[in-house]
Amino acid sequence: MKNNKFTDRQIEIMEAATLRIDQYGIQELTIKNLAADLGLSEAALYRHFKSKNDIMLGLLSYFIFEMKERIATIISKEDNTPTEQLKEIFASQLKTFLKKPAIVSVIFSEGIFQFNKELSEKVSSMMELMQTHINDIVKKGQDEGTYRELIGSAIISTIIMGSMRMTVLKWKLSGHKSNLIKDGNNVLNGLLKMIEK
Amino acid sequence: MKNNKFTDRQIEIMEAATLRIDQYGIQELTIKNLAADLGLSEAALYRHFKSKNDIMLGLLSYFIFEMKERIATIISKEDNTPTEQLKEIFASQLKTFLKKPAIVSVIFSEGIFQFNKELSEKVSSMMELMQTHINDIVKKGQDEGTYRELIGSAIISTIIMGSMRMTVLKWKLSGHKSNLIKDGNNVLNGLLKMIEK
DNA sequence: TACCTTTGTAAGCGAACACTTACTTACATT
DNA sequence: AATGTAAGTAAGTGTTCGCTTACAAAGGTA
Repeated sequence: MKNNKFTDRQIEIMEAATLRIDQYGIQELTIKNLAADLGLSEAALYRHFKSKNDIMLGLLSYFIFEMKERIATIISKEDNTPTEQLKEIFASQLKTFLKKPAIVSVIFSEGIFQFNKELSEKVSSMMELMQTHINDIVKKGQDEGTYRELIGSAIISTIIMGSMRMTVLKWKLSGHKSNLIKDGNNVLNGLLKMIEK
Repeated sequence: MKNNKFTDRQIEIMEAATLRIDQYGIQELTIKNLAADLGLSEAALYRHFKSKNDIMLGLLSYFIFEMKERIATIISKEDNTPTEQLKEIFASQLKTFLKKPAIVSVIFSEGIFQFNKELSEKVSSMMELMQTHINDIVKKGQDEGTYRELIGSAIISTIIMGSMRMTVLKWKLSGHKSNLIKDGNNVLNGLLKMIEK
């Protein structure tokens, strides 16, 4: 299961970064802090990553790699209904967020990364990938006659993505106090009721 | 129309800050840059605001003040249908974003502000205010029998807010190239088709 | 033993940051 | 004319940032 693009030490560093972002926010992710968390010198980090930016890129790559695998597995089960697939995708996403809340901080930081091409493109492409999958599933549901066709699948996907994102944002703003899984299910079920015939 | 909580010079400074955020992103808003934009010394800015944070708080206050006025006007037209009210609220919001895109940068930066209590609470409370209004309108629509009742108004408001937010985010990520008003209308109309009986 | 690679460190680099101090100028009030 | 205040400036302050340099220790390989 290990993504062997990274050494053990690199993964240690990325996980410490993840933890720090989660606990103190992205602005507290400095080389000094990170080194202290790991009990290493600052210079030691530069043995494993060539820049701070590389650490964050690594983080994102790592998560995107995992996400692609998870989604691909779900999509490949072709005998599942669109509704089942949507439910599985979101359950899987939410569970991941719950396990690694730091990822949410990173994903919700497009605003910070807008000046950093590599990072912002990585976040954007991840969002696009997700939306493409959802769009395909919705379209399939419409073609099969399960979902209503009075609204285009692109708009429906935007609505689905936005709703789930808002649910995650609320969870984040609540300091992870709200029940992400329950709220996410409620919203998705609401959406499904709306689009099912 | 002037919000007399602020002096002329303060408004000049806040507008220069808005312009800078809009053009180069929030990370390029430094006292040095801002002073240069205005043709002033850095120290001069501190004659008008006690800190950089205060400048951003001012920005937000100014926008929230305007927003509350706009929304209140729309809400007060009680003979309008819920659908008309929702359409008006969003048209008004999107038009404001279009005119002052910097506000979007600020609102989408909760991630950066999570460590800054004053700023993050201001953004959060603005979101909550918006959602409360939408919830009231949806509930009214349900009570009147215009909207379906198979989903609670709270969940519907989350879906509406999230969908519009996603539309704005896409506009931002496109570099303000996409048609915000058109896309926003499409999404809202889609949502309305879904919830109307 | 001699050498190389890996992985670490202490010390410090230049740049950027928000902010301050001591002083000046313009102008309205008395 | 004397005085007080608002609004400006040049030249810093201390701190933090990401990152580099020069060197050391450990372990494998010839």
